[in-house]
Amino acid sequence: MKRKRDLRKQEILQAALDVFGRTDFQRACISEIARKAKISEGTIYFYFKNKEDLFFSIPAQKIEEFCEGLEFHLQGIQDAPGKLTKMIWFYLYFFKTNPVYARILMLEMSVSKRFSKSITFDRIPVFTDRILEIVREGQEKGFFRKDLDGCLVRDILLSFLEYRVTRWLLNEESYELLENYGEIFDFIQETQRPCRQGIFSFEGLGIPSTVSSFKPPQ
Amino acid sequence: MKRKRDLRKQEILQAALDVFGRTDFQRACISEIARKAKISEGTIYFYFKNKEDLFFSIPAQKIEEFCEGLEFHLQGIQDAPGKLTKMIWFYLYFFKTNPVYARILMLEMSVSKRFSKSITFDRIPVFTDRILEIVREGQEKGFFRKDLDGCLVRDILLSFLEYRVTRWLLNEESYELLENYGEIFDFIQETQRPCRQGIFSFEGLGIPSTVSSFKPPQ
Amino acid sequence: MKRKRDLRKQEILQAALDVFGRTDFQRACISEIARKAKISEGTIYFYFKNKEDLFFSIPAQKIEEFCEGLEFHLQGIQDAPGKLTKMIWFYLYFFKTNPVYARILMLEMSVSKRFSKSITFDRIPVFTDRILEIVREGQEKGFFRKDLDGCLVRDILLSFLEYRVTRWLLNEESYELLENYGEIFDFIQETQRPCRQGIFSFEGLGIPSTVSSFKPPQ
Amino acid sequence: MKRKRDLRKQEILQAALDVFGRTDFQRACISEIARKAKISEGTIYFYFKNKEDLFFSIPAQKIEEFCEGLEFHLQGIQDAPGKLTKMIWFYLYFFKTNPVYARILMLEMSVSKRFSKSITFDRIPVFTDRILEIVREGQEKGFFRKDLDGCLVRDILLSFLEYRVTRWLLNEESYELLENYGEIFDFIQETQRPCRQGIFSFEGLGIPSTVSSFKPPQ
DNA sequence: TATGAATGAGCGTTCATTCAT
DNA sequence: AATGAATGAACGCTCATTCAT
Repeated sequence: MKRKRDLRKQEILQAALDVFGRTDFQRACISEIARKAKISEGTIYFYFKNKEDLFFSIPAQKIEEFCEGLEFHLQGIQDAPGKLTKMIWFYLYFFKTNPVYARILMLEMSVSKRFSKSITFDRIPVFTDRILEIVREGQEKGFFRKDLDGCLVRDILLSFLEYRVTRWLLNEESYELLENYGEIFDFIQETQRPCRQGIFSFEGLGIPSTVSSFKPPQ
Repeated sequence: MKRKRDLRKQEILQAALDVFGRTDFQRACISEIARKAKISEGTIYFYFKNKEDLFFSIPAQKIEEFCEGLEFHLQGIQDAPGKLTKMIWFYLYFFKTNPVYARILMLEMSVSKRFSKSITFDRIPVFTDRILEIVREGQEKGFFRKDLDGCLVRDILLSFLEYRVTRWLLNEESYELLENYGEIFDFIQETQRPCRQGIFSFEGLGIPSTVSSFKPPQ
Repeated sequence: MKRKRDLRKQEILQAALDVFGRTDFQRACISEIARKAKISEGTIYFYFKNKEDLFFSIPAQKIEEFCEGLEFHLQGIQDAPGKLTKMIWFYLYFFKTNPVYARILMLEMSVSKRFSKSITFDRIPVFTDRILEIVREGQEKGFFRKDLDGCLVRDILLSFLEYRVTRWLLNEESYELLENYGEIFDFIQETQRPCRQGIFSFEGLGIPSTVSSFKPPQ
Repeated sequence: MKRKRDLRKQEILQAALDVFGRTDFQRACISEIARKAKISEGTIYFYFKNKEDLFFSIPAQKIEEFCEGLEFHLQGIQDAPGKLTKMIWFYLYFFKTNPVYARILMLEMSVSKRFSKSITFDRIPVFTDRILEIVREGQEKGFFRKDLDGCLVRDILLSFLEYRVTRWLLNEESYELLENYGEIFDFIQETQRPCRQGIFSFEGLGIPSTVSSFKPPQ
């Protein structure tokens, strides 16, 4: 009967995703999740330790989905640049098609000390390593600049991807997340001429680019 | 007596910074801020519309501080690479020396839809533009790669800086934020040989690199 | 306005006595106390830290009442036996006329580790010392046996008084608490003949005498 | 298979003693008792009507233990003073060596109206009668004062014993319960000279002597 | 301007008990 | 005999905000 237990757990997690997705952690309430899952409130506490435990358990299922989807899309691609492009595309595509989860992950979990210490966080597999692997492969095969440290490249890519998804969410998903995703790894390629000046920019979209964007006093 | 009013407002904001800095927005409470500021709770509502208004008013004073500090440090530096290095250094240095504000800005405001729509957010001067200006100057003078779009470069720099500060905060400020800050703009420079492979990396510090770090299923 | 504050506190305590008196601590609920006191629930928390604090604050007012009443009744009595008799009478009389408070004190507080560590408990003045004083006075003047330790006598008296009140409460206050109160200090008097065999006993009342009353196995 | 049923019942009662002994009735929970007894929660309800029934069933086994132990220790003692001393010693010794049970009996059951009406309570054998028997025997043989009513003496002894155990428990069992137990029946003996003034007293131990200890206002 | 008492809605969590299997 | 998933009522406590003074 392990099966049944897992099934019930999934039902609760699905209801939780719905409810947590609509508002923030604090405002979401257990009673609504229970109602959505068609069970009593007490039952939730049979499957999860508390509200936070339930919240932090949401990513687990989504991570699997992400990884399966990623490997599916990488099939058959041979060259490193192709793989990296695909990864970037899939990353953005995944969050575009899972905006509710994106909101939870990017605007709540990614910023939570408690999540960064939770079991779920530790169990998050290293998507990172996959990127690093491909970056190094690309460097060895002569596709990418060899003078940039692989880990630095990986971190730049990840931070920029997170940044783009976060901006998109804060702007009510009002524009196309997948626009211009190709330019993202221009910087790891050998210098090309002529440059693609002006192609990639948020400015044309009227989006304030970052929290850190201060205007100096005149 | 406009003077006195502003003074009192600053006192409240200082108390608010203390209190909001210690825990998150929800948990912080007005009564404690009032106690810290040595006024009654009711008085706070004379100076600020509500709790959120008070919260979102905190950055304003800090932004001025940041900008003044930045301009001060940029004095006398002529070349674009020098300026950019200084900016990166100062950005990290500022948050290192203002960790409480860093927490509020990076882990709460930067992720809040309501803040991104608030008056305070709009009044944030474009630090961004300063970076873009220097990047373009560097490209024109031949210091930086010309084939990368200036806005892209700016956004990569900003996202990576935010990323580093955020990681540092989530890891309880347990390591040196200013370590290896120079490598950050390697990527905008022309390819160099020999490469500085391995110098910059979070890995050596045992820091989980990002929320998005998934391990692919084997 | 200190006056008003104290007044309000007393109102809440009165309502609390009513409600806590009816059932036990766990079952009593704040909402009912608030209703009784005609205030909102939140207000209770303005005057008391929490439910337990409110509960443990009840004795304070009653203790004053007790002490004032005691001193009032002791007025004009000169001899130690007369004083002691009066004290015993007043003790029983007080709880007879304050059965609700008696229940709270004897069946809940007197058995609570947390109460025995609470501030209220520490502030309970030493009624004990008054007894000891009178016992010693009676010994010196030759009214009471000199060979019994004063503290022992005091503790025997106190434990027996508590015992009688407790029994009375557990038996639904179904008999007269003040019956035979005089015999209680027979034991401190010099041996008298003829003895008053059989006068004082719970047995005639059909009251199980104590928790510790075991029947030996036949 | 009546045998097996009783065995299982005993296992549950043992687990219940462990759990109820650690905290109070309200806080103790069935699930923990089930875990301790290595059975499921539902099974407990096969053996006991409900939580309270289980709780009130605990003394039965302990009472037998007590009575057997008492009779064992009384063997061979001829004189009434010797028997009474032994009883007092054993009473204190028993609770000293069964502190968990002591807590349940003295701080919870002895104060519960529902227990004083429960079947278990009625089945408690009259330890009382044994004391009364010995007291009267001592009086007839001329060992004890004849002018004190036997029932009064019995009740004084019982209340004082309960009192000492209760104080000891409330003080976290931090001192020696068996200290000075001999003085307890000084009062039933004929007046002796010289007196043993000061030998028995709680004061030297720094123990607050009773809940009822009020200090009179000066 | 400033106070601070009062509000009152809102929600997470517990756990004894049941009952289908 | 035994299980253990499911129930669901019940309640203490918080705290931003208001408003009479």
